[in-house]
Amino acid sequence: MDYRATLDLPQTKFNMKANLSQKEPLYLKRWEKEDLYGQIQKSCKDKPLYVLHDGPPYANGHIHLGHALNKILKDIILRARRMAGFNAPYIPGWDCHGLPIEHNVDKELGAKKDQISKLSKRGACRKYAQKWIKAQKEEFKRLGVLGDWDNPYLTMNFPYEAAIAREFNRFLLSGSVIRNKKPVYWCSTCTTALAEAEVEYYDHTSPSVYVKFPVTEDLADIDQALAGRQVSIIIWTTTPWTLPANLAVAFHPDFVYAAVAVGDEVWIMARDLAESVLQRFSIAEYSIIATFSARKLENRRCRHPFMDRDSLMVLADYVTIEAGTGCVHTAPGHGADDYQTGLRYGLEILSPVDNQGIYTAEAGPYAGLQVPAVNARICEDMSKSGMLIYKDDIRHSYPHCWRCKQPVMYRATPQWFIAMDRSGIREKALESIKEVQWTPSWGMQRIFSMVEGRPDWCLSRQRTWGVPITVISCRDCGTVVKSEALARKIDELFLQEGADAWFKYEVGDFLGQGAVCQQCGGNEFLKEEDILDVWFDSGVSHAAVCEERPELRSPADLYLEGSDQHRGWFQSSLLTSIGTRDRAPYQGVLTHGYVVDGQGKKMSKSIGNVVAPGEVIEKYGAEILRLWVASEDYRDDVKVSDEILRQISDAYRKIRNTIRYMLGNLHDFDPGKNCVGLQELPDLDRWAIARFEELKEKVVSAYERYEFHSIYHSLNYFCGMTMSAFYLDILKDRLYTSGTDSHARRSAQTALFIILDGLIRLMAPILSFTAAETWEHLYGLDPQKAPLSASVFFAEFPAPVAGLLDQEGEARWTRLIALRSEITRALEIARREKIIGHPLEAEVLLLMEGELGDFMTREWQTLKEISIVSAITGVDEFPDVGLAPFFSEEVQGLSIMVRPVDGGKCERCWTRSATVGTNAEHPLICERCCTILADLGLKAE
RNA sequence: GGGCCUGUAGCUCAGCUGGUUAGAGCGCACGGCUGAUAACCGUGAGGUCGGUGGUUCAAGUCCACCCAGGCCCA
Repeated sequence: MDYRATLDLPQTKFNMKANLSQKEPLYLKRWEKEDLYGQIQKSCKDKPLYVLHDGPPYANGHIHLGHALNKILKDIILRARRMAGFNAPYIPGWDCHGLPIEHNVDKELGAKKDQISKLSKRGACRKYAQKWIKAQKEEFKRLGVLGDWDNPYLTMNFPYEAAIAREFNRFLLSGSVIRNKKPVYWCSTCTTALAEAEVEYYDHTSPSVYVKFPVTEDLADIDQALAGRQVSIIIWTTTPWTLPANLAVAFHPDFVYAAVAVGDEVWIMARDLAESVLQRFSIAEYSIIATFSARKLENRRCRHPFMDRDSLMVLADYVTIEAGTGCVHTAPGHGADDYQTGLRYGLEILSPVDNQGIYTAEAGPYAGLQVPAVNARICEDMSKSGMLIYKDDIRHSYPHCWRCKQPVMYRATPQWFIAMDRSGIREKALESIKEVQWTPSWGMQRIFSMVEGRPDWCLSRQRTWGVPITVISCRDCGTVVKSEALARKIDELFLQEGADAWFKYEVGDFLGQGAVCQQCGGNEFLKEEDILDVWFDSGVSHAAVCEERPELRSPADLYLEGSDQHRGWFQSSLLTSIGTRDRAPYQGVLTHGYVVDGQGKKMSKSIGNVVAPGEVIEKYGAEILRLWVASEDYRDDVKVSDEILRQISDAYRKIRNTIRYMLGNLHDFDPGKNCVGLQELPDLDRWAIARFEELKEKVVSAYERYEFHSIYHSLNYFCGMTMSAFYLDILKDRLYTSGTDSHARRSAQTALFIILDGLIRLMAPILSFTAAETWEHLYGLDPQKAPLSASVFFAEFPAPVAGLLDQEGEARWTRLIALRSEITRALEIARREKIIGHPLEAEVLLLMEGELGDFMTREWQTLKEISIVSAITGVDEFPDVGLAPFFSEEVQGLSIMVRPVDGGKCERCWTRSATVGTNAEHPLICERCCTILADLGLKAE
């Protein structure tokens, strides 16, 4: 007789090989076609709302792994929230305006870029952004990220552009928008401002000059040696043309400065530079008559070498000892550092140069001269007046215009700012930061100190592709028109035609006929030409999206981006919300680290360590990428390498095989008919369900705390250890041999069913594709025809079940498992010695002392079952059969001897038993199997 | 150069307020099974906890400095 046919072996069509890269697209296609996202949202519209507001990626280029990490994290959180009973919509967005796009469009346009109109350029930029949104959308969808992809928010959509202008106008009307000068890179050849990204550095020869700034007051209080001396500060500069704009001299707060006597003069410079500087001047005769800290100089005054005014002595920590004299010429209108220093000391932002590089009247004697050609003239004059000590040439790296390749300058021009302290924005922002839940917690400190120390927010950009700064001012007196009516008009036009309207229409179209200036009565007005910083665009998404979309709300529950956004979007969102609504736009902020390579180095094209998401998906599947995201502790930087991905892939296979095996053993199980009540389950099965309960609790709470890597580990351990290596291995005998409809088998299946059903739900937020596939197999759903509403995505996390195993039961199992692990150790030794092969060939003799013996008297049967051996026998002493016993170190008073068991191998259940051969009808099988066959009504043929 | 953060076995992670021989899974090595089979089971070997110095009876855990790496500034 073929006894194999009387067994219930696992059967399943669930493939061992996942074939993810081929199968994922099929699932995605159906989910999209039947609008899985829409269906889910419909089904949960009455549940409590959870809003994760998407930070918009920039619509330029293909997505990289950083994007994938970010979107997958969001997707995992949202899916987990849905399964925890929430309505969790996802509206993805894109950041569309800005320089990089304009830049690339300029490149594509080539020479044409200067001929076309502003509106055509904007049209081309819009098209360019659209192209990349389309590409990125497909790439995001491929990751399995579920959301309203057909209705994303774009910062260039008309309603969004209108919202940007609306929010700007709120700031304007509230009085926190101010106009100030700030230095920017300026090309006087092209007469245009340049962004950082538009300057290129080349070597350039500049004059290198050392200039005296005479000190008029007596410095005797610093050092008596200076009493009555004629003292000068010696500065060094390579841009003499900025001297007319000099307003200060900066010293390093921590350097020691020296007063050097040269002839009858005293020169001040950094002590450590004095020797080399004087050597350069070819001055051999000098003596240091005093040294002192720069702090003693702060806020004193010296005389400008040729302008009729004083310069302030200030401290600045960017002053270097690498070059110059340690005394830095400071012109707040002509340098980034100088500007910051100027702000700190309340200096004027003086920049007496017009847009063609010609000195204005403010430059005094030099008005009308061209910069930087004027350098020679200035040096000549200073030489005559004795203020120039030394002049030389220097070759150094200097910024040049990317278009005309000419050297550029820093020039202060009027810009629009949001004032941080006028209406208490900074203060209120700092207060609200403390109310937000920051994950990890150090995020609070980080953004707090950034907001605390940041300057006013410069909103203006001298570019084309963006939302205009909607300011109209009087041509005659410059007064800014601030009116609700104007704001409404702008809103109206922008809603209909987008921000292009600003460039399309005349001032009169916005102001209406006959408008006059409230200040001077003038009737001619100017439209601002600059556009807004793109951080303002995305910063108002809480207003443009969360408040506008009916399915969302503001403040959002969570913002989730990389840690660079503490300076970026988290801050711009916070400031725009505080400025107009007096509260933060989010209740929680979660940050993740950056994706780095296997060594922890950042990815860069030049190093060649970049891993593209597409390659990973192609090779392993999006599911592996998702599992990778879950496996890493994203609060730190996230490493990726082939080794790591291989590891994730191995872990996936283990999980998949475990699931597959469970499915295989449930092929004939109908939960409606075959379930065994929890109270009737054998102890082992209750133990297994208790372990699953433990997992459930851990996983559900880890989702709540956004600690996905611990879910990954828990899932691995549960599938690999608890299930595969222990429970499932033990269950084989019961599942295969006890008879299809036996209580023993149905019990095991009940446990398997409960566990598998729950396991699929727990892993679904991460392993979405596999969860969907498994669910179909478990419930016999046709992958193409069964309604999506029956899919795992409409299920929730399994509810907690209590009372499976009391404390005593848990303790009992802990002990049994410890004993089993000692037995397997002994079996392994026996296997090495070729005494046995498979554990079922073994009889295990246990010698136990004291209470342990009593425990065994009660539990030997369970121990035999879980050890998967043919016999366990308690003995008082080991028989003398030439075998060495194993003395346990882990379990006190236990020693174990393993010997081949007596009796033949049952052809059916493979257990060795003395009863094999005793039944005449079935001479090849054991008594237990004979009984089962009889129960099944099977007769030997 | 400054601010914030990170550094535990080959890999991914645990190690709470300092306290016995630093844990897990995977990988690896070796062995078994052939009724989860391009599966499954078992055993084992892997760490001077980035480095140095300090506090302490006692430090992976506290302090200082240094090194490496990341983000944001300059």
